[in-house]
Amino acid sequence: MPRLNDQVRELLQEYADLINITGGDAFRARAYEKAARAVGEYPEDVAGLDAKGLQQIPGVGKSTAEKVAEFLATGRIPALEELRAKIPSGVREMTAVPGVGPKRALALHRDLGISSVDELAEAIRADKLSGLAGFGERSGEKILHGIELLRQSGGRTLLDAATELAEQLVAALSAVPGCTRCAYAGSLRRMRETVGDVDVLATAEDSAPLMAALTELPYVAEVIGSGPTKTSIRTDQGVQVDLRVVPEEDWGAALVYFTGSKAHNIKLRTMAVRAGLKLSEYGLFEVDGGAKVVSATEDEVYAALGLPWIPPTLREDRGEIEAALNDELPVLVQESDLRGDLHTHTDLTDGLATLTEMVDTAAARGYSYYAVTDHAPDLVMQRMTDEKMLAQREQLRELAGRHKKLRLLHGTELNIGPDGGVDWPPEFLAGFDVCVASVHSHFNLDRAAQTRRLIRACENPYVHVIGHLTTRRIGRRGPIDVDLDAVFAAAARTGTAIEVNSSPQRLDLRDEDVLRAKRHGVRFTIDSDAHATGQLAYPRYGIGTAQRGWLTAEDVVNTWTWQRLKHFLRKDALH
DNA sequence: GCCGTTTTCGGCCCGACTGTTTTCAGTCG
Repeated sequence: MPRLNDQVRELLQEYADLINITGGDAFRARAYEKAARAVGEYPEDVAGLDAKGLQQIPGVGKSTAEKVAEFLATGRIPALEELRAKIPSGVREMTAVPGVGPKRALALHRDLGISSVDELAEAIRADKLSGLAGFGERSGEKILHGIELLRQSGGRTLLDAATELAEQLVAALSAVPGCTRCAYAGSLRRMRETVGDVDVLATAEDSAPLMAALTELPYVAEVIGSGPTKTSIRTDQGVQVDLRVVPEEDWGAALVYFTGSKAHNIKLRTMAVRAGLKLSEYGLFEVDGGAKVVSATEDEVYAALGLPWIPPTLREDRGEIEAALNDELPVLVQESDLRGDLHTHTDLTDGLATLTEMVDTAAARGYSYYAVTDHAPDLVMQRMTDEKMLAQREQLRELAGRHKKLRLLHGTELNIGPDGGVDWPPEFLAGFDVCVASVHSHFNLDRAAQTRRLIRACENPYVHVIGHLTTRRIGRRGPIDVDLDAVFAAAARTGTAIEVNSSPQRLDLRDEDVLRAKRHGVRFTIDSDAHATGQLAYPRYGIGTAQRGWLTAEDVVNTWTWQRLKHFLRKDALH
C-alpha cells in the first residue's frame, strides 16, 4: 500500500489532469499539480493533519486542504468523482502516451469515441485519425511510436515503487508466526532498473499461514493463484507478487534460484553438471545416488561449486562467474561508502525544500560534504539570475557552521547548449565549488552533433561532472543518440566525472554503460539529483546501478575524502 | 486555485519544437 501522501498526490494529480482534459482553467489545473507534488514530497504524514495543518504545506490552500481533509475523513472526494463521471479513465491514460496531451486525448474521445490506449493504437492502424483536425500524416506514426515506448516499460515497475512494496511485504510476512526467514529475490534483489514482478521467498514448516497472510493484505486486488508452495497476487497498483515458501534447509538453493538471473543460473547449473552435480531450487545434489550436497545458504551453494559468494547485483552472466573463479570479483561500492552528494536542488529553482531544509537533511545522513547545484539561467523557465545565485552563495556561507562535520559546497547544474557551451563565462564559473553540466534541450540532434557537444562540455575546465548523460526517462523518453565511447574517452582524458543519476525515473547512466565507461578509466559520481528532502535517499537506487556496472568505491569520487575530492575538483589547475 | 518586499487582485516557469498550419495549437522540459 502506498504511503498516504502518495495516494493523495495521485488523487490531486488525477484531478488536475481531468481539469486539463475537460478544458478547465489551466492555472487552476497547475495549482493542483503543484499541490500534488508538494503533498507527495512533504516529509510529514498527512494522515495526522487537519484542514488547517494541511494548509501549512506550501502550495496547498483552502480549497485543496478541504478536499484532502474530506478524503482523509471519508475516503472520497466528490468533486473528483464528478469529473471522473464525465471522462473515462482510459482517456486520461492516453495522455501518458508521449505526443498525446489533454487536448488531443479529448479530441480523440469526443470525435472518434476512443477511450483507451489500445483503442487508440487500433484506430491509428485502421487509419481513422486522418481527417481529424490537428492530426496529419505523421501524427499517427508518432503516437504509435509513443505507445511502443510506453509499453516497453509498461507492465514493469520502477525500482523505488517495487522496493517499497517488497519491504512492506517482507515486514508483513516476517511477522507471521512460523515464518523463519523471509526476503525478496528476483530482478529486484539484483536491482534492475525496472522489475516485472516482485518475488518473495520465505521459509516455514507450514506454508498455509504465510499464503493466507499474503492474500489477506489490504492492498491485494486479485489473487491470481494459490497453492502450498506458491501464491501469486496482484496489488491495487497492478504489481504482481509471487510468494514461494520452502523448507528452511533449502533456503540457500531457493534464494540462488529465484534471484537469477536466468543466464547466471544456467551457467551455475552447467558448472554443477561438470562436477557430477545437479543444481535446482531444492538444492545441490549428486547425480549418482541423488544425495543432497548442500542447500541451506547461498554461501554453501556457491562454495560447493568452487566459487565465492557473488553479490546479486553482479548475477547477470557478464563475466562475474569467470571473475569469481579467478578470485577477481570487484569489491563493490556500498551506500555507506558515500561521503556526500554533488547534485541537488532547492526551491530557488524547481526544488520543493529550502536551502536550510536540504542542508539539515544532508547533515542527518552523515555526509562530510554536500553540494547545492540549482539550475543555471539557460533553462529559461527556472528564471535564474547572477544575483540570485550569488545571494544563495552568501546564504550557504552563512550556514557553514550549522553542522560541524558537514562541508557545504556551492555549485550549479549548467545546461549544455547544442554547441557544447554552458550558461556562464569562465570568470563566473570560477566562483563555484562544483559544476555539474547536463543536457536539458535539443534532444534530437544527430549523433555527431550530440557527441561533439558532450565532448566539448567535458573539455570545459570548469565542468566537473556530466549529469544524467543520456537524458532518458524510463518509459517516457529514450536516450539521446550519442557515441558514448567517444564521450567516455573525453571524460577520462579531461578528468570529468560522469554521474550515475540515482533518480528512479532516470538511473542514467544505465548499468551496462557504466561498465563500458569504467573500461575507459572514467570516474563517477553517484548523486541524488534531489528536488525534495526525501529524495536525498535516492542514492540507494543509484548504488544498485553502480554495482551492476561493477564500480568500486575507488571509481566513485563522492566516496573520497574531502581532501582528495578537492584535488579532483581543481580540474582547471591540472591542465 | 494559490499567493503576496508586486499583498486581497492579478499575476502565475518561458520558450522551443513539431507538425500542422498559412498564423498557430499542442506538447514538452
